[in-house]
Amino acid sequence: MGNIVKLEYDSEFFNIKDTLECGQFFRYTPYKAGYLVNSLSKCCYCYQTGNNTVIECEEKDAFYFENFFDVKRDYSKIYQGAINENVEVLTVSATQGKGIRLLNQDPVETLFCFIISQNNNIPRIKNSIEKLCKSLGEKQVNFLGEYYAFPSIVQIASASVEFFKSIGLGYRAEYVKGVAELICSGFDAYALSNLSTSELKRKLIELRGVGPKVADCVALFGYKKSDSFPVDTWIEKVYKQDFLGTLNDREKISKYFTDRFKDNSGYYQQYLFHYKRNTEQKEFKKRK
DNA sequence: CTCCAGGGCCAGC
DNA sequence: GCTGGCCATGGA
Repeated sequence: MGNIVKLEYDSEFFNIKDTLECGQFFRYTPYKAGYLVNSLSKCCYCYQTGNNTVIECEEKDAFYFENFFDVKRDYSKIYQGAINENVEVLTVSATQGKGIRLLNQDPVETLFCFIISQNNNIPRIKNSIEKLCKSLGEKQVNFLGEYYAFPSIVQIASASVEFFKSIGLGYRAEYVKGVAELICSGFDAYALSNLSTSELKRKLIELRGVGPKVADCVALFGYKKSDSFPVDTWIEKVYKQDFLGTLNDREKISKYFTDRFKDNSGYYQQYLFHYKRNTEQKEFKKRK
């Protein structure tokens, strides 16, 4: 095992809890005072202490996680841009979600995770992905202990539809199997990063099981296309309740936001999603 | 029991 | 091009 490094950042624009729990990512588990974070075959330990956010990982993975957590980007500008829009719900969302960062995730891992996400809830999605890794991925060991890598495309493609159903994927099982086989037979998902956002989404939607919303998520979270604005049930609520929008077609709602927020769309979307989902769940708990 | 979750596919207009 | 029904699953 290699040396262990401790990377420290000011937590004002890097809150580890909000960054992990804002729905862009599923492979994290509570650990000690923070979280274990898995991406591809790597694992790190993240926690907050005082005004600092700390990442502990093996030295050879330091560059990977610095990029993963997007540490080079100045989020104060994004935050200020959101405030300057002068929209009340966006101001409140950005203020509460000031520490959210967009993670730089692997495109293929993101693709499978968000195919699984459709018409599903976050706890179930997390659970299914964890089972996928534990049963198909390679076992890894580092200073944090044993864990499992995200399975390779060959490992996914060689599993059966029945297996995917057995880990709770339901009707999404056939989508996962089909996309895995397609990638195995030559569909180069990594080559798509050179495309424009709209061309990328068009290509992704050709995959069976990928519609406009999943394509938006994969474009944003996997291909860093920040001029994407995924519209799910929570964002639709924000649109109707807080932006007083009247459109019903989610693709049109998405276009409404990207026309308005341009290259900051994806960042603002995360502020809004996180805010809406959190406040509704708090309201629900209060009633109990 | 019904309704819902980071929706997509398909048939029928 | 648009709409409604259907698709598994588990928690509330």
